[in-house]
Amino acid sequence: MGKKQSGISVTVDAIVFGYEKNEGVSVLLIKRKYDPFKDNWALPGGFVLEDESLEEAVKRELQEETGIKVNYLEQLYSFGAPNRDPRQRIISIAYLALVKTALFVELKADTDASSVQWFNIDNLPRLAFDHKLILEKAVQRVRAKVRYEPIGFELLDKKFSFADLEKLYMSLLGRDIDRRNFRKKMMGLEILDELDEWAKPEGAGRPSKMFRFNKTRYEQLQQEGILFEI
Amino acid sequence: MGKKQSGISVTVDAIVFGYEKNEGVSVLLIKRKYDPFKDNWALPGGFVLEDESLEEAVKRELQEETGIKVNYLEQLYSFGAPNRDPRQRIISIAYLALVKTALFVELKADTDASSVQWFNIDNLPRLAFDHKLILEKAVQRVRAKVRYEPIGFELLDKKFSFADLEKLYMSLLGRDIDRRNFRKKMMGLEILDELDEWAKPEGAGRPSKMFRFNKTRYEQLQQEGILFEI
DNA sequence: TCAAAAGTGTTCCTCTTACACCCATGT
DNA sequence: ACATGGGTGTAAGAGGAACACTTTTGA
Repeated sequence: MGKKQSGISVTVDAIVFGYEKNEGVSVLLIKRKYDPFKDNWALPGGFVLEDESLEEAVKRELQEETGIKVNYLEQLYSFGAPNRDPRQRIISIAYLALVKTALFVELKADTDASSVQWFNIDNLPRLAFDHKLILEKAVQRVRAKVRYEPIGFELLDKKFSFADLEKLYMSLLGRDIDRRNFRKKMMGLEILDELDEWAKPEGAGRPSKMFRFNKTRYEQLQQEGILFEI
Repeated sequence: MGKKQSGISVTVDAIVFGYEKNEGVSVLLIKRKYDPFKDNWALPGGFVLEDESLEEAVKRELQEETGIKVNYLEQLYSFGAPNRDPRQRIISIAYLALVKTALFVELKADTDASSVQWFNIDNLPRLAFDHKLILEKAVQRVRAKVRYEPIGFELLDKKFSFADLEKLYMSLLGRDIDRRNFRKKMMGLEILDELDEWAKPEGAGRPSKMFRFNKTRYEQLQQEGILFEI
């Protein structure tokens, strides 16, 4: 059976999402240094080493190619169509990652990447391989999941205003949200700590109170069978 | 990079669920003919060939090992912990399959399997490798998904009574369902065709009307943004 | 004092839940 | 006639959606 599949290799790819108030949701892409698809944009990723787990492989590749460290990582889907890579049979396990304060992360290009850049998910370049398909699946997943799991907080700073949270949800869900209803629902979940701190005013307007996501509390509630849902 | 991961192989595993009125939900397992885990029960599956897609690999292995053909197949998750197989690094992509009328499928053992058998998911044997973990994930997925996608019908005969459907849902969700509310909700979705046919009576009791799942109608409604939810 | 953004309550309506009796058949 | 399972309606409560004014600050 070694013979039957000697040519199959395994890679991991990462779809890293970030969020900025005035930018919306962006994804991290690298420009390929080598053929195939030289100079095209692609998802960061690479071969899995023999003694590392899949998650370790994703983190290592992200570190090598972009210098980024993520705190939320979730397996998305595996892609294995026979001709998805023109060189050889490659099966890729895609991971979805979320990072805080996207645009302030220091990006470094390296190894297989000649540059690294954030792209707004509504304004993507042409992508190498089947990465468009993978990215679409990732966007779907985030949009669906943000409604029933508190992953939105992984995209915001530790401290955030209610307006920030609301804008993030509007950006992800692609529709307007009623401020009052949203606040009611979110506060009703009792997973936000209200801080004794106000946002620094930018221009006019009443300063907003800052909040923090209470993960411990969320896990408690989850165990009691109380559902997060927006 | 060929060197780095020359030892990694790719397999697919299938979690095949079936349902019988008096049995509940069962999963299809095979008894391993060879070491490691000789004579232990395991999920059917095997190596992916170089020129077949992952789905094709699952279908082929199921055919070879159990003689079964499935009509619903969905990728579940990929398992790749470095030591999940004692022989070598193996990454396995698990697929969830549903079949109709579980106990009437003719099972044949073959290739790597000395026997094939259905096991009720509440009464499982010890499993080889990390297959217990995989199976748990599959059960989770089915239980969650049955609530927001009409996959339950894949486990029933084409024609079924409302009582059958209700029992299936109770079995999957693990709790009682109010007959009247359930019927109201399900009928409200307008995805069931009421047939001019009654179940053959078994013993006493009023015969039940038969229904059929209207997949076309479901897909229409889905496109109109109408959600299935139980 | 005006413009800009934050904060707050109430009403209506829909959907969910709880609940009990009649109907058709076999024995 | 009775036992067994199938089929149906209603009322109360909870949760979601729609909606507008007041407060605090900077300019």
